[in-house]
Amino acid sequence: MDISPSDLIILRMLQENARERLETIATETGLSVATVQRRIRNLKADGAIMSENALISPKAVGYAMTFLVFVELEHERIDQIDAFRRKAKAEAQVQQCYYITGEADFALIALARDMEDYEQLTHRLFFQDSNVKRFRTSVVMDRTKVGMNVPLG
Amino acid sequence: MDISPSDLIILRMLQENARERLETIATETGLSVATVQRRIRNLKADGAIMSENALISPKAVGYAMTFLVFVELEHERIDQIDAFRRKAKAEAQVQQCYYITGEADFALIALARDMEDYEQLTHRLFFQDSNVKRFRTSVVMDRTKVGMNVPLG
DNA sequence: GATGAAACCGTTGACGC
DNA sequence: GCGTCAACGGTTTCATC
Repeated sequence: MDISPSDLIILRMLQENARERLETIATETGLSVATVQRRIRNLKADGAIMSENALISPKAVGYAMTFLVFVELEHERIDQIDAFRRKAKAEAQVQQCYYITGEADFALIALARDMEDYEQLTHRLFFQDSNVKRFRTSVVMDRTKVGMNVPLG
Repeated sequence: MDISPSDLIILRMLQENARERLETIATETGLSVATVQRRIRNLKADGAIMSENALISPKAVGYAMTFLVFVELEHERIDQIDAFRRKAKAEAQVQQCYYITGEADFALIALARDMEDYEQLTHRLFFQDSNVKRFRTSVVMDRTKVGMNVPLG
């Protein structure tokens, strides 16, 4: 998969705004509208553009709190790791799940309506799971930077 | 700002796919296409829909590595915290920045092309900054769950 | 395989109810 | 609040190079 300089411009513009007009992109890249469209189709087919999503404000729908949680498993065995991975993935309130090196095995970004809601989440994810040795919670006071943006050009 | 059950359906569908057809949403919600369109406009105006973005594969553009970094500042003073916040925000390779409670002050999700690239980032962000007392890096082995999805109904 | 033109489909905004 | 319609942008197809 090779990405040309004009592809980078296309990706940058669509990352910023998925509804960017093709004509604007064409002007910016010096390509024709038809070519821009084909490039976008190819970038999607190649998996460079994975999806196009609306970014929803958690607060607007009642998720006022964000947590960063570190999880240590009892045994670092593939089956245990996979089992926890699946569980975290299935939980809607777990926004992101990272399998990491270092003291902890996993880091999670989780959303909750309030503290009680978070406590219930910890019961589902950690207390009811004998694989989980311990977990530590950091409350997120401010999400200074959000999104999944990738540096492009 | 009140969110009706049909608004939740709209948000859920657009979060999944920003290009979901209005007609499909109308069928799913039992609303007319025109109403769906108005709801979406209102949800954007209210800030419930913050933006629509293409999700780019970091690997496709050469960012093969992800890091989770904890940063401790020398003094937990507002001006120092704000200064670091701004710096992290301005750095394209910092995908997310969280101001958190607990041992560390900040947690960052950062992208790098390779280890050398990451090392350079640490120089820009941490070593050149006398505000930064220390930082710890976890390498992300697997991004099990990505995105900024919010639980919706 | 890449390009441009044209027909088709979906979205947007204005108008009227 | 609701639907209708015209204008606009996006998508597909096709002819051409």
